[in-house]
Amino acid sequence: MKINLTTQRKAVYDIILQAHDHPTAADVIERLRAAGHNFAYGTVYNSLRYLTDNDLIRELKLGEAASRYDARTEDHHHIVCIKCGRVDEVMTDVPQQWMEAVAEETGYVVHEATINLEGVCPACKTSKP
Amino acid sequence: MKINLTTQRKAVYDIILQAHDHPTAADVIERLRAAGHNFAYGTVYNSLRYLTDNDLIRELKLGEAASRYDARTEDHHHIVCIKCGRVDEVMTDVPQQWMEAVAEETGYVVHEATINLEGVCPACKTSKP
DNA sequence: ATTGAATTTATACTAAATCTAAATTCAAAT
DNA sequence: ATTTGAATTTAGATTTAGTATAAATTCAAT
Ligand SMILES: [Mn+2]
Ligand SMILES: [Mn+2]
Ligand SMILES: [Zn+2]
Ligand SMILES: [Zn+2]
Repeated sequence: MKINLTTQRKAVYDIILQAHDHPTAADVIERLRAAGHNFAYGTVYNSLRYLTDNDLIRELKLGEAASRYDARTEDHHHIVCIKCGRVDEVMTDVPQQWMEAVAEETGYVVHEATINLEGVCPACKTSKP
Repeated sequence: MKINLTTQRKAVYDIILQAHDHPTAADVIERLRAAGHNFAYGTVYNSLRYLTDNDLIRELKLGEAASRYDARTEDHHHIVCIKCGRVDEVMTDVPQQWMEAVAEETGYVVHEATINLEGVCPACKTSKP
């Protein structure tokens, strides 16, 4: 079906497109308010789901309480700073050979691998305790 | 501090030790009931947290709603069958070289990588649609 | 036996997200 | 232009997973 970008969906999409910090639904609502929009709570969730289902954005589950959203739909992974909570992109892809080893080990047909890393970001490395 | 395995904590631990399916807290409560125990809801959660904090078990966040628990504390990963929901172990470790490439790319000090795979398990591969 | 810290219990509460039913929007058909 | 109906939005209730609280209890050390 053709994609129907209503005012609300477009506004939500724009927030995600402009963000570079993988915002949560709560972040999105906050930024919509700041931009003068005041959509119903559920509409924002519906929009995020709609955009996700239509592959315009991606939903990230990084093991935190709330999902985050990402306008980059290419295959990539994420690393979270354990000091400041910052989330960065990991474009380096896992070796195909490793995926094959997993298929071999488990007997599964492997569809995809979601990789969430943890570490200390450059800024936090050089900051006082 | 010395580990204090109360009756409740021991019973919860035993359930996890005997399970090979990475049960959720709800699964644990169900199995405790079946074993004749009827602990307070919160006690099971407290016990799971206590056991996790003391490295007797591991908490898994596989991107599903509820956490799962695992008696295998060695470093390993998981693969979920998209047909039946089964969760299996992935012992094949990701190449150290890849971790180094990620550190290089992101500038992070990388502490750990959590890898959740998805695919179709051997049983579901050969079953009717 | 007495004390007190740790634990368990029952219950209330929270956070994230979904569901529901009424109100609205909006394009197509008359 | 008006009617129709499907899609969408809205406000609010509901669900799920888990945490917080405060009273009751357990239990080891005095
Ligand atoms: Mn990203
Ligand atoms: Mn495991
Ligand atoms: Zn940081
Ligand atoms: Zn399966």
